[in-house]
Order: sequence, then structure tokens, then C-alpha cells
Amino acid sequence: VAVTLRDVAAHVGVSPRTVSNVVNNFRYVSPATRILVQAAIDELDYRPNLLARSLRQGRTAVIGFLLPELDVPYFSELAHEMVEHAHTLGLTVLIDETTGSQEREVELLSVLARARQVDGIILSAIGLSGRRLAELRPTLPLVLLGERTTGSTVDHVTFDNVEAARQLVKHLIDQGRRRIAVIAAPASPGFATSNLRMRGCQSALWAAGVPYLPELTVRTPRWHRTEGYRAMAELLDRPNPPDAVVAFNDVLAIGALRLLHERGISVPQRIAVTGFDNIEDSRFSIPTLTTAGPEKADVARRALDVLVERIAGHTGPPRAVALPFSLQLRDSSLSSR
Amino acid sequence: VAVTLRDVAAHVGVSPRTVSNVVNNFRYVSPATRILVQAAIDELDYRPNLLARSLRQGRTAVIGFLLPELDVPYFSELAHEMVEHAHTLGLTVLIDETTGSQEREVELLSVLARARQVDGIILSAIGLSGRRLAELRPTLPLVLLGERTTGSTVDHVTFDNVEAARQLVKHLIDQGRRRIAVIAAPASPGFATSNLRMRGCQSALWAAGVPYLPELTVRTPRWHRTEGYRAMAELLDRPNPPDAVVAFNDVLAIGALRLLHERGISVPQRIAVTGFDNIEDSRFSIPTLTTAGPEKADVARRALDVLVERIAGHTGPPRAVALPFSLQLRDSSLSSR
DNA sequence: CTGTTAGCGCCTTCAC
DNA sequence: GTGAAGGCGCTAACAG
Repeated sequence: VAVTLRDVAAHVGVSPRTVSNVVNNFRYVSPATRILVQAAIDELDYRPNLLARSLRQGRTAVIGFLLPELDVPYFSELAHEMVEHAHTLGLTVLIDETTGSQEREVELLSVLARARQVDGIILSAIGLSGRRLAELRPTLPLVLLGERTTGSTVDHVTFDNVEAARQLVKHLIDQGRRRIAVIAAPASPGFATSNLRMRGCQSALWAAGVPYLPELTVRTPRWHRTEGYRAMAELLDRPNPPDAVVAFNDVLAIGALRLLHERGISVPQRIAVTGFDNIEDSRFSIPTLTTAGPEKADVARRALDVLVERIAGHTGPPRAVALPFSLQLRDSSLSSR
Repeated sequence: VAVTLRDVAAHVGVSPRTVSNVVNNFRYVSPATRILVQAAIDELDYRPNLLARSLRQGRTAVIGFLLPELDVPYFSELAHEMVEHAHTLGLTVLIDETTGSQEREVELLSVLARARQVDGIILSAIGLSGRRLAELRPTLPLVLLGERTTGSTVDHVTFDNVEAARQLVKHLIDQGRRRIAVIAAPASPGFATSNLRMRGCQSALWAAGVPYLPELTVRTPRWHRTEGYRAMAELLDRPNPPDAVVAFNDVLAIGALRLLHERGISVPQRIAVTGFDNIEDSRFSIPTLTTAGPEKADVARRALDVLVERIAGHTGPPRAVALPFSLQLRDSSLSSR
């Protein structure tokens, strides 16, 4: 039932070539024929079959965005920016979830890359190490998010996780906190986000001569609210509870806030809390949450720009884009207000 | 550089047909050749070009999911379920944002539908009226979410918004509330979600003989936290403030909670608050939020099932799937605890 | 400026 | 069981 280029051509009495020229806004079509053809297109309600076009041209104008989980606010906010900015570039976004497992990251990456369904891929990697990635030798333009791997062989966009963590902990120390707990996400090999943030924390403690208390570090299996809630409970049940908690993302922190509320422990008076990511919710939580992170719009914009450049054929050494980030000091960590 | 079916065939010394048979697990391939071909596939690392396959077969195994905004928790949670369930069906999901504007809903719908990039579409419509939709005569299987239009000409999956609102308000009345405010989303033509919820509220009030107070209804332009915050401020600034607030989704309610906290008004003691959607955050807000809605996994599952059935060629009258919903009574509305 | 031809990579009807 | 040929709808040479 679908109207094809041929149908339009036959209807007007020109060759398919001419119709194609009109559809693609090529020069060298006489105004008269252009009008004629356009009329036929409108009349028959013709739309080019993008599949056929993609097959022919070898490009699809679709990019794949692989992220751990769409229902984690950081990623949904990022996905939003991605879709929005992609749209301004005339691109569509195909989203798939990796659940943060290395196998699934590898699998999706290779499936997407080989199937020619997308022109390039943006991967928010959690489990994948730089080495493993290098072995894969991705066949498609690829931009990595959220992890800075030394000697990485692919483009990536990130921000200075170590420095951000350092500044957050320094802020807590400046506020007089001395027993600083950490709610960390799973340890991964290599330079995973969680490890970088841990390093920043320790560096700040060391610089201030405040002891790092390993017994006040809890590692959670995932980055969810529930995990933050559980981890906080665990911390309180230990002898000598903390006077501050650095959670490695905002939802973990929000889970912790919830538990503290239930136990009747006031924040920040008795325990200060900080997060990471600056998700929308951190401005509305009770109390509002101190956090740090880059602008998500920046992340999306830069990642797409680098990717588009590669798709356009740019060759050259892998780019490492480090975005600026900012600290948002809010009620959850400000003692004197 | 890409390896094609032909390359594999040439490498083994069989016809493309045979390779295709192996790839697609057809009967009637001798075990010997199957093994041989499979070996060549592995060796050359061949992957079928999905674009070519789709063009040939007329199906893409991709479904489009059009939603207002990915960074609104309800939709990101729903998208998560959609992607996950689609995966079990061997489908990929192409997500696009409509920002809730009718023009963009129409545009994306027709672009996607004609371009043959997807086999079917699930649309979480906000602005689109049933009538407008009927005029469009979508050329592709389409399932509508979140709005029940009378005499609709397309399949849709929803739940009983009127009844859910009625039960929430009845609950508030049972708790002794009498001055019940409403933070509603934009009024739209037809049977938009917001209108249905409003009707449910009024019906509950009427049934209990409690007056509906139009001066305590605020309509917000969007469904965001900030709007809930602003609307709540507006309500408090009016003479005779409410003793309960029904927000038409959870993020509006969370915005309202935030403002009430800043004004030092205790919830639920002085003002009770309820939302809609049962987003993850409603279990962690302070206080936890009373809310109502269907299981998002159900929504995704049923929508996909109906869509897949249509894609498979099922004809028949449009389906109207009404999902069960549940009330989650939590701290924000329970006076006696 | 426009028509003709070929082919992107795959699946599938028809033969053998 | 397997081979040969054709075409899904489009665009990119190459004429003219």
C-alpha cells in the first residue's frame, strides 16, 4: 500500500532520479518540475522509506545510547538531554539498557555495532574495563561516558570525579566533620567512577590530617535508593556512628536521608549528607541535598558532538573531554543556617 | 569492510541461500554444511545487516515509544519497563519525546509511521485528542497510553483515573479533611488524564456532601516539581488555606511537600498531601507520599502485547485495556500514626 | 537539468 | 537439501 518514489515518478511522468532530487533538495531541478513533483508528493502523501535510504547510503541517522538503567534519575535526565540535543542534530536515539553488567555491555555493543542499525554509539559504561573495550575493537564510532580510563583507546567524555569528591569531603571537614562515612557503589576493576570518587575522598582526608575510617565505608551492589537506605542503617548500627556521610550518588543519599528521618536523626545537625550527580530531586529533597556534578546538558552535547565528528569521518587520537563540574552546597551539609 | 552473506558463502563454497538458512535456523540444512557454515560465520565474524533484512522483510523488530519527557520519573520508569519487556520479546525500543505538545505528537507520529523505521508505535499522548487522532488514520499499529477517549478508534491501555481520584479523595474525607485543594495539570480538550482525575475528585466530594472549592484549584502548565512548589505557595497565599492537597502526580506533590516544609507546615498534621503514579521516589520522600496508580510493568507488558498482536496482523475492533490500580496509603495523608 | 542503470545486503520463490 | 535469480526502495555513477 505504501507509495514509493517510483509511484510518484510515474504519476508525474519523470524519472525516479528527479523525484529523488526534489526530496533531497538538490540543486539543478527546474522550478517547474520541482513544483510538479512536490504537488504529486503531497497528493500521494509520499514519504521516503528511511530503511531503503539507510541501506543505500550506509548511514541511518540513528545513534545508540547504552545506559545502565533508565529508571535511575541521573540516566533518565541524561537520556532526556541526549534525545533533545540529538533532535537538533537531526538524529534519533535508540536506547538500550545494560543493567551495568559487563556481559550485557559487551553484547549490546557488538550487536548494535554490527547490525548497521546505528551510525554510532554512546556508552555509559559501568562494568566494562578499558582493556576489555580495547580488545573489542569497536567497528563503529563510540563515545564513552562516565569513566576515565588511562590509555583509553576510545573517545570519552567525563568530569574530574577525584577532584569533585575531594572538594565535597573538604567542604565537610571545613564544616567541622571528622567521622566521615562513605556509601560507595560496587568496586570495579580499573578506573570505575566509584573508585575515583573514593580516591578523592581519601585525598581530602589525608590533606586535612583527618583519619580515613575503613569501618565507616559501605559498598552497595547497586546505585539505588533502597541501597542507600540499607547502607545507612548498617552504618548506624556500628559502634561510633559517623557525623557525615558521603554517598556516591544522589539516590543513595536520598535513601540515607529517609533512614535518618525514620531514626529521628536530624540532618545536618547530627549527620551531614552529600551526594553526586545533582539530579533534579536533590533540589527538592528534605533537606535539600549537597551534591556535585557537571551539567547534564553539557555531557550530552559534548558526547554527541564528538560522536558526530567521528561519524563524519574524523580520524585522530581519541579525545578525552573533561567537563567542568560544580558543587551545590545545600541544607544537608550546611551546619550554620 | 563489513562481511556479508556472500562473503561467507564464497568462503565455504556454498550459495548465499544456504548461509541464510543457517543464520535463520531453517530446517533442511544437512548437519555437515551447517557446521561448516557456522564455522565460517564465526571465523569471519559475520553479522547480518539488520537494515537489509528489514528492508527485505518489511519488518524491523523496532518499536517506537513516544512519551512527553524522559526526565519525568513516571515516564522514565515506564520507559524502563518498556525497554526491558521489549527485550524479552526480541524487540528494540526507539524513544522520542513529544514534550506533550500536540503538534509534536502528530509530527513524530506521522514521521515514524511512514518512514518504516519501526513496526509499531506506543504513544503516551497528552495533547492529542481522540478526534485528531482518528483524522490521522495511522498507517502503523498504534497503542495509546494514559488517556481514555470515548469512541476511540485505536487500541489503548489505561486505568480508571476517575475511580482512582475518587478513592484518594474519599480517603482524605475519611481522615476528616474538608477543605481539599487540587493541584491539577493543564486542562486539555477531551478526556485527558487531568480532566478525568478532576472528575473523580468532584464525584467523591459530592458523594460525601463536602463542598468543592474552585478557589482551591490551581492548574499548572506542566507536570514538574517546580510547578507543584509554586502552586502550593499560591494556595497558601489565598485566604482560608486547605487542610488537604490532591496533586495530580507525584512530582507535583513532592514540589508541594518541599514548599510546606519551608513554610514550617507539618504534613500530614496540618495539611495532608496525595499524588498519583506511585513513582519510586514516593516511597522515599519525607513524609512518604500517598499515591495511586497501576503497576508500570503491567502497563508496559499489556501495551506491548496488544501492539505485537497487531503487528502480527490481528484485525478486529480497537481494544480498551483497563488495568487494575492500587492505592498506596502512606504518611503524607495518615493523620493517626 | 534529467533519464538510465546498477547495486546497498538480504530473503525468498522457483527450480534442480 | 541446495543453487540461481529477482527485488524490497532508494541513491550514486554515468551519460545525455
